[in-house]
Amino acid sequence: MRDGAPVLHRNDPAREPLGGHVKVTREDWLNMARDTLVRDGVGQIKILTLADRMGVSRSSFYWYFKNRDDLLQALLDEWETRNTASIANQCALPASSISEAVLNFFRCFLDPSKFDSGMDFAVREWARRDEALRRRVDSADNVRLSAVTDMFIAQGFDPAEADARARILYFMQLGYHALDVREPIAERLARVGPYLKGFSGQDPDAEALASFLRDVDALELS
Amino acid sequence: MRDGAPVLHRNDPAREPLGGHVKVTREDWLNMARDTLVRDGVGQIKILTLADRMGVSRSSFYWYFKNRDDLLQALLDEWETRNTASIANQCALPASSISEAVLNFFRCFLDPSKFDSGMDFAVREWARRDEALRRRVDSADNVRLSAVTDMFIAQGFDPAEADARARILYFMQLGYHALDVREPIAERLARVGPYLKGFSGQDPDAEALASFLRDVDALELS
DNA sequence: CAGACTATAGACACAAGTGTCTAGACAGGT
DNA sequence: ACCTGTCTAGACACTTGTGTCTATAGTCTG
Repeated sequence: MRDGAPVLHRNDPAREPLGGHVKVTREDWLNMARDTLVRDGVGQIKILTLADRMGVSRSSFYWYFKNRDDLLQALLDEWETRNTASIANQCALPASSISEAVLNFFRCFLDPSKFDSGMDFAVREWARRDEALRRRVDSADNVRLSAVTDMFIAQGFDPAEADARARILYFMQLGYHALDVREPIAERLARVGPYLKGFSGQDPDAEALASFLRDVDALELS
Repeated sequence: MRDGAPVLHRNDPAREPLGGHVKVTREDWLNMARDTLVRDGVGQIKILTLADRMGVSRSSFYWYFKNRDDLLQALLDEWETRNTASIANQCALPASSISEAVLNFFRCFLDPSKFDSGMDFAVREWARRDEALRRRVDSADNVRLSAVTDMFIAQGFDPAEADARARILYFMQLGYHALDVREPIAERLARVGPYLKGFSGQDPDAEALASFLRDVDALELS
């Protein structure tokens, strides 16, 4: 999705063509704004700039949105109903070993359609300057941590250990994205085994690991 | 330090009084800017705003700095020579167990004079939009990760395991700060034992843990 | 084909920010 | 007492952004 310019409604031939006098849709404004949010932060979401990039006048914006804040709220609502659900789903998948469970968790972060880390961190950055949003982010984190903790408990860990291991796993994973770590794929994959041992305290389940690596290969090809 | 308004030169009685016609110093501008950077991000460092907050005219700024960018570079130079060194130092301290070593690492993040996490993340956020800065941040991370890896190696871990455990520890710790996790002190301290086990794969060294908790208590009182 | 309705353009007023230039206030040395 | 160098204030020109208002171009409907 975010591999270049954001997709405008009028640029997508799969969509019904824009009828009448219409140049852009409300969705186009949202796409453009989301893109800017991730790349440059909330502060850089300027109606003027978005309009220029779409080749349309600023006035058009005020047809679809009440004002700038109205647009920002729309972006947040979208975020809130997305990333968290994916993590909870992946953690709830059946798994025959803790390795397989942790790898299911990892799969979230491999697939941009499941978890959009750019968006997640853009929202967190925004939340640093907005106390109300901050509370929404906190509650999302709590939901996610509970899901990960339950995943460890389902694999037979006692609650106190599950709690600590869930936090290590979740914070490490998000720390990784927060720092925007860029390492070669091969290097990264070589670490999966040792990570599994670190996270679970047990030797990795070779079969689950092999299956995971196959999935990664498949994703690389696409 | 950053527990309220930043200290202006003229507000600090320990400093020699400002002679002549002088109202603020270059250092005052830097303090005010650093404070804004941490609280609101680079984008919010406005000469106009800083001047207003100090009760001085904008023109004064151009006496001390060539332009806005000159100020920003000064802030970065300061950051670069600070946070990283502390982590390296703490990791190099002698330790009689892996627990003690990991706890030494933790001590960095307890003491704002050793590691200023607000500044660290403000700089990272900035780096997301500045490729040159991004490279400076990456190399800082590499230096820090090496220090943590060496710490595990010094405690007898083999290099591959040390590498994975160092990354889990470092990314988890920074993820924790990146997410700006706020949990009650008691709750947090109760997790130190389980964390130690998770990070090291060994039961925690009770004596080292007790000593760590005493240090925390002492810090709380001050 | 005359409205009506929708979406856009362009002009206006306003606010907040940068950087430059000129004048002047203040202490210190001579 | 008078320059001199240092720092600050205020005015000016420019840029970029918001939000509002009016006009108008295009479609669709009766």
